[in-house]
Amino acid sequence: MAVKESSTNQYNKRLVTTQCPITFIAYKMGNRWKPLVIRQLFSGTKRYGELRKAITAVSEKMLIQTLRELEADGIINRKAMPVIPPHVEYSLTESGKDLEPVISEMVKWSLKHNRSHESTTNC
Amino acid sequence: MAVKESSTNQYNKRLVTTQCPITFIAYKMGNRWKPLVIRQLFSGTKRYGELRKAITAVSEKMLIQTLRELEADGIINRKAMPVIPPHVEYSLTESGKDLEPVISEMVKWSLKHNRSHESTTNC
DNA sequence: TCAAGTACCTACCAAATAGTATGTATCATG
DNA sequence: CATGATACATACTATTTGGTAGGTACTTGA
Repeated sequence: MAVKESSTNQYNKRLVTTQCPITFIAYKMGNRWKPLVIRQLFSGTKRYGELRKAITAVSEKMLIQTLRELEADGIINRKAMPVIPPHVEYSLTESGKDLEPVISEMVKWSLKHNRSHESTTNC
Repeated sequence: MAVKESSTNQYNKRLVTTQCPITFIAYKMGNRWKPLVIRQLFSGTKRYGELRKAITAVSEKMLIQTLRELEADGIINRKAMPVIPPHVEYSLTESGKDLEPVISEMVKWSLKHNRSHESTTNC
């Protein structure tokens, strides 16, 4: 929050994400918690609380932040049921589902090049 | 540089990279300049100076840092010829070349989901 | 002796990202 | 009236990442 649009940092970020398709997608799904959330949603719609429980190490602030960014980027849908207590469901959009082949190749590479992942295919 | 190993930040970083294959590879090739460098090397061995000229926006510090990290991760090879003036060649390792299908899928996704990349397939 | 070419390195500062702690809203239930 | 459940929000701090500016080494050639 509170990004300084005029910084060289932001300028370069815009440059690489607009000119390089690899960097473009990398910035959309490649930070700390996004892959974990996406992975969870591949197995279907999940409630906020379910995501929290599934991804034990994430803090509420980071989870919400991650969800907001994924939503803004059109990768996930947020569906709030106006009931008490609140009920919110997250699911992948078409763009999100389209990540499947990308992720599949990423997992393949990791399994091939890192032994510790041989046993744990899930996040 | 000067990472604080005991921080929650580092702990979580280790956690996600060791437990999630997506995050594992994302951290290896998904920061600002790595994709640009990798892309350059897909078209063959390049000298340090050539990379600098090809990736105009990168500073020498960031380019070197990026190259060092890619080398440490076994994605690129560094071959120094002990001549004056110095001559150093960078090329992809087998692991690096194995990134090709991953990157291919990433580019596909980006082209599908972002119009501005339709014209510029290169970085 | 001074500049040029090549591939770096280092100190320092700016900016962004991640984490901690605490607070909010609403209604049902005891 | 206090507590619990659910899904957040906000302020603040810690940590990391990125950028700027300048310097190094070695040899050739003017």
